Amino acid sequence: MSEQDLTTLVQFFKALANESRLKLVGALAQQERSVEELASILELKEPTVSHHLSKLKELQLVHMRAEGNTHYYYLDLDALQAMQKATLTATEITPPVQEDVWETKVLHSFVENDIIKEISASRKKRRIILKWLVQKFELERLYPEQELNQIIKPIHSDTATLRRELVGYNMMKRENSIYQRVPESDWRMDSNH
Amino acid sequence: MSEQDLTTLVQFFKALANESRLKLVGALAQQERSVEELASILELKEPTVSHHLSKLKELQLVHMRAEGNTHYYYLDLDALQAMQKATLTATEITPPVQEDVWETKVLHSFVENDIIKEISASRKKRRIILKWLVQKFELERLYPEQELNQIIKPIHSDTATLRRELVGYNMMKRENSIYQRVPESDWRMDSNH
DNA sequence: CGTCTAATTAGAAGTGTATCTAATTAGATC
DNA sequence: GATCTAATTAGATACACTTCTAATTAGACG
Repeated sequence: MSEQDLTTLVQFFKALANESRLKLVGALAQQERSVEELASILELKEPTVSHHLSKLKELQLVHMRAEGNTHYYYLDLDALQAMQKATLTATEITPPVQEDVWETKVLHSFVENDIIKEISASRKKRRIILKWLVQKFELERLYPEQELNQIIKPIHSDTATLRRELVGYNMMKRENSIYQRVPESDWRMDSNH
Repeated sequence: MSEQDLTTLVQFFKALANESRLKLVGALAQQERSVEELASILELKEPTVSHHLSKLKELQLVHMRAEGNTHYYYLDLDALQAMQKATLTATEITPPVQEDVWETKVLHSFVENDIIKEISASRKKRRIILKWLVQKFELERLYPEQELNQIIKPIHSDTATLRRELVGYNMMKRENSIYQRVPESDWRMDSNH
């Protein structure tokens, strides 16, 4: 959903998010009517009705036909139904991209120039940082603790914590002080974290 | 459209008539998300997001699932689509009755106890009053001007004007000072008035 | 049990909206 | 052209809404 579509949708909802305007649409659905007539039906003053009609007209939901002094307003059924269809598809299909705005944002705030500035105390954020960190290791290869530390060290001084957390989040497994990266599919849905 | 339906519809439109809330719906259409995550995506503070979510929750458009401290919100797609269908039928079928609120209102303000208080200067209103007045006469019968006056007199003193107007609006026709009522189908669509 | 995290609630500031009265415009009528 | 009618525009008031910061609640963890 583009920025343009979004504001158009908001405008549409705003136009109908009002009892008086909704009643206007209802009254005009039956037949065209003059401003005076609408004011009488809704029990509002004419300037008020005029104001609401101008809002509906901006969005092309109604049009006006002048006959002498009298202004007859009528509904644009096509425009109305087009907008309604737009609301359907907008919420069904929904924005396609942007998926990982959140992760990107978290990473930017905790990692800079390949250096972890701070290990977030929040589990969800820590998980995102570790997910980034574990990409530094190859999948098939075995890493002795010594080597693991050497890789982590320039990224963050607290190698012990990161080592422990990587294992804790099941992103790496350890056997006799030899570490190996775990495929993402094995920890992705890990609901413990 | 009942009063209840109308306010429900207004509530629904109001709920979506806001950029932030529309974005929330968009973000939740993909998957459930925590408040913190949503705040990050929309670039708003958490209390603000919380506030918007509570509005959506009131209308049952979203629901919440707590997991520890974290509150995951997710969309109620059924509720959403149900509301969208409701908007379609509401504007297509439209209010059935109420048709002549306007005429009734005009009559009430100019006629009281079978007496015309004032002959409106407005053409449209005058037409409504005359439409009411002409019902006092039978269709087949012929009325000499004398008798016509006697019938009109107790309703309004200015018999001359009303007589002239009835003929002018083609609601009665005159021949040699004998008057006869014209069937409504013959003057109903008379666009001169 | 005290501390930390995630969320909500309370309260405040600024903006927007609905409605009204009064003034203005524009068409029709005498 | 003066007057009347229908509508719009201008300006004012009152209320609602969005967003923020600060304070509070409730769950998790050492």
